[in-house]
Amino acid sequence: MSIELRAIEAETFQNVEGLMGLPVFDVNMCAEDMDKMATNAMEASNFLKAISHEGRLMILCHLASGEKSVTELEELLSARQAAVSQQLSRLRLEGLVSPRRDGKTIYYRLTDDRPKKIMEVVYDLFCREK
Amino acid sequence: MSIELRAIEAETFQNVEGLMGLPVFDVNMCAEDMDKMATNAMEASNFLKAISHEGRLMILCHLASGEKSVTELEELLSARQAAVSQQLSRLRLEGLVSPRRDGKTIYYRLTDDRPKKIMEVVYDLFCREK
DNA sequence: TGTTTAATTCACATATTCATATTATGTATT
DNA sequence: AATACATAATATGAATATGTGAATTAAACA
Repeated sequence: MSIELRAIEAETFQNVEGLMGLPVFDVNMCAEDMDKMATNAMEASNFLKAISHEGRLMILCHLASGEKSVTELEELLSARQAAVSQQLSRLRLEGLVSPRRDGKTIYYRLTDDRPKKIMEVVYDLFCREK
Repeated sequence: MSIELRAIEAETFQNVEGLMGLPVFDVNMCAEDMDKMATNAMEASNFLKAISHEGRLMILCHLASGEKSVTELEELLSARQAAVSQQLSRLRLEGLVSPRRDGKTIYYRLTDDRPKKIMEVVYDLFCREK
């Protein structure tokens, strides 16, 4: 997309009705919605910080296709065990992943679909349209 | 949502067809898609780092409703001018916002709708369902 | 030209994040 | 119990990020 086209689009975007009922951030966003955003900005930015690490992003990405053990993740990421463990620890504290012990090994899975929702958009932005 | 319900949901999610044609991160995600993700993981994580700062997130949020001058943002965020300027600088380098000078004042706007796409989801996750 | 306003940049201090190494804990096997 | 193995927790230092105040650039105007 050319610079000019993007500029025109930015100047002229209208109140497109949000798909799936999502709010649309545009000229018609009300002060009330802005307040909600400000109130939750810290929580949201903590969440985004948690997933903005390349290693953690890839962990979430792999977990999206199902449970993985720490060792499996270690191989998938070509990373040291300690590093993977620490990254999982951060994700665990943030509530994004949940552990399940089965014998010696511990399996991790996504706690809910929040990471997936973000990653679908990230995938769309960075892996699809280029 | 209860812990139990989330656990069940995570265990049982199936190949839901992606809305809007977005890829779905699930058990059927292929190795090819995973490669794309790995290739672009650094770029994606840089983007996420850029928007994961509370101040920068709020700047993008305010710009979503239209152009704002640095001074206006300074007031909206209750932050010092130097701080806002540096946050804008980071967003500018990342290509997320674009400046336009009009006399003494400089107005910023979103370069494209990438930040909006992410923020719609973030809004949905942190401001709506609670 | 000198002054004022707006914005950026710089230098510094502080805080956060990260990788590595080390130690600890839990589980299975003998 | 003793051992081996997998994972977790902690401590340290290096690298990065952030806010602050001072200096700098840029435009408008008397």
